[in-house]
Amino acid sequence: MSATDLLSSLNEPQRTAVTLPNVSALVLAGAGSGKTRVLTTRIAWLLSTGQVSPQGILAVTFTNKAAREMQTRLAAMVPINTRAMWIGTFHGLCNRFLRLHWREARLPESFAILDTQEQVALVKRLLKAHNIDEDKFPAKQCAWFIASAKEEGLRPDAVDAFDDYTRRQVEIYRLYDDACQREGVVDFAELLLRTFEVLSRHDTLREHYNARFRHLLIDEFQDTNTLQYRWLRLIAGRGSAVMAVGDDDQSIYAFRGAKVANMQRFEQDFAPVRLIRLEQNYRSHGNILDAANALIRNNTGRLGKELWTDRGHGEPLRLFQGLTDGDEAMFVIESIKSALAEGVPADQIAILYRSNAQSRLFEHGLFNARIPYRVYGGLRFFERAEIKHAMAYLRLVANPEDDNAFLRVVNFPPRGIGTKSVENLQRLAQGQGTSLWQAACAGGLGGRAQAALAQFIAVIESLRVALAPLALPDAVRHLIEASGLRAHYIAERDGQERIENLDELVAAADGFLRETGGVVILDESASGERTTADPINAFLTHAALEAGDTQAAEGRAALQLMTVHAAKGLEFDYVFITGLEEGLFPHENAINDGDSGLEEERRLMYVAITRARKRLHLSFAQMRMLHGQTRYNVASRFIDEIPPTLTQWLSARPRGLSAAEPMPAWHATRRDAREGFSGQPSSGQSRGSLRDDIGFRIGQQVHHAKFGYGVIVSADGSGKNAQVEVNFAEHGLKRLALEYARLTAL
DNA sequence: ACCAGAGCCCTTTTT
DNA sequence: GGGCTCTGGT
Repeated sequence: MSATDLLSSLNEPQRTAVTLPNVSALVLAGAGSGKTRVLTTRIAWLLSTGQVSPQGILAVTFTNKAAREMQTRLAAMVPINTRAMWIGTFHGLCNRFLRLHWREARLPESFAILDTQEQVALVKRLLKAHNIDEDKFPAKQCAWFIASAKEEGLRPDAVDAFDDYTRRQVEIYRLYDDACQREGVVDFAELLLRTFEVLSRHDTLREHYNARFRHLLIDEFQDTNTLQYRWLRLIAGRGSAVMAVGDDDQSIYAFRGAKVANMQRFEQDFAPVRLIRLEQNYRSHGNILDAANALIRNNTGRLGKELWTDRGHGEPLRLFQGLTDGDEAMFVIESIKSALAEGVPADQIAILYRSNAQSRLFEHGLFNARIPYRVYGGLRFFERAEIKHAMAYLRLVANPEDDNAFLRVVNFPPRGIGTKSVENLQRLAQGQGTSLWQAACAGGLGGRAQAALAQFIAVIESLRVALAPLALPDAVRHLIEASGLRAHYIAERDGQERIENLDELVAAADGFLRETGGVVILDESASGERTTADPINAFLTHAALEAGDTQAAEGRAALQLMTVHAAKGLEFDYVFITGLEEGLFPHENAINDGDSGLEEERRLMYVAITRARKRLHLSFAQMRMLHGQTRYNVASRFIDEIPPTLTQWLSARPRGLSAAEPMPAWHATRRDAREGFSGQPSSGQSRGSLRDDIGFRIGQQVHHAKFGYGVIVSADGSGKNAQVEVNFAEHGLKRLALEYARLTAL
């Protein structure tokens, strides 16, 4: 594609961004405004106009998916091998750096990467070994503490510890770091921190990369954490141009350390910075964008941005209030049925929710309606136990010092090395300051246990010999047999699925081999000289860094179910945002976090709304079973924040919502109202009869001449004896006889 | 070594 | 309510 062709289909601000001279820029890219297009076209433009060579570009994303997409699109625009380019995730690129500079990083050449599970397992082991009370210091929390510290760029000595508890956690952090160093393993945050440290300590290395990367491009900049930002500052040279692309309104990862403030800091630290706004949206109808704009205006401290489209208003947003979560699910599924009947493709419909637990009801309903669906979230391929076992064998072959891998398979499949033997071995290794493998080889246990250990050692040794000449997929296939994994799962009653997964692992190895052509390029010089990685190591890295999809894609088009977080970056014709209730969305924990928590929830809602192209449904239920308890909820404030002119109620419009009249008092104090409902209702057993008898239901909003507005929370008796309990906003809980109370249903 | 039942957690998540 | 992990019994 010629340089002018590249620009032909861009709008004005997009073109400005793409053709910017050698200066740093902050691109505020609204949802659906074509930011990936700008990023890739920018790179293609720089290359095809000869402003930079492929070696001079560094492009960073957060997910492998985004990195892959960028590479694919770029490859379609310019005739170069994008595989050798430094395009990847923060972690992927740091891994690359450390594989190239393992000596400077003081790592073994074939260091292994710990995923989160393994990190927790390692902490747990250390807690046990040092007799630290696991009730007081849960491994998970310690691992989180360590990861957070690293993401702030802090080693144990640099962490401020003003109390005993924190000091103890820092101690654990230190033990953890030592163990990782001893075993030659690196966790996710360590990839970044270690790279950062190597770059800051080795001036020549830093200057080399500073001079090399003329153009740095960062995607989803609002999601960068402190360490990532500092890393960026370090790797960008004085003469380098940094293009940061992001959307402060779509920052939804503060909970894992993302700092939106990096966007403001960027303007100072990389000054002079060109600021470019991409506000034209190519995705959604006008009403949907207007709703999103109106909602997000309630947030403070925004950089400011207003989405617009030239595609017309489209239809109003559809609102639905259900009595129960079941009713809400029924509404969603009925709407989906008619959409499917109209010919909307199933994979163009998405059900979004705030938390994973909400998927159950929808799954149930979809299953009964025989609508194929796909749920995102849950265990991913490389996180499955059987896959981890197989990979642990592979890791031990590559690096026997890897205690994590050793412990995972030393007695799996069982070979008579019980908990006691392992404990003894661990004590021995700790005493001698060696790895478990070394301790086992030294033969310190003696007796029956040592004989079993010797057998295990022999398995690994013979694997090392056997795998050496084999191509990767054959190596994996051989290992599954020779380790006894397959035999073990064949003997197990429910082992069939696990065997299928192990076969799938062979397929994954095969796919990996074909994708890379057997050569994993770590770096390529301008003259075409390549540094490559060992295939087995590369596959292990691939497994750790690209854990694979949550689920293998189903063959046919399926309805999409996911959390709002998981939906970020995706788009669908029809979107259902469900569970829009105070306490659920916005989540009560976020509400308790104060304004910043609430504003992040609002951005989450903003992300959810902007996923929809054509039709958007917002729904909630008055009554919902959550954590085994019935809760009474009121509509989310986010529904109020959408102008009524953009919406249409498909159910009865709840009192006080989206109405021209002033909001009734009970609605204004919804939080108190909800708290008042936390008592158990006497049950739902009379719900059916109640409804049939008089048209009142549990959860029904009612008006009483004297007590004002309230909600029915329980009922008993029937006919003349029917009594209801009503929680009134201003007068609290009252028990009323239906015959006399003259309640008005709203 | 293995299973069943108790106990525990429960917002969002990529690498 | 449900799914996972740990424990204690056989």
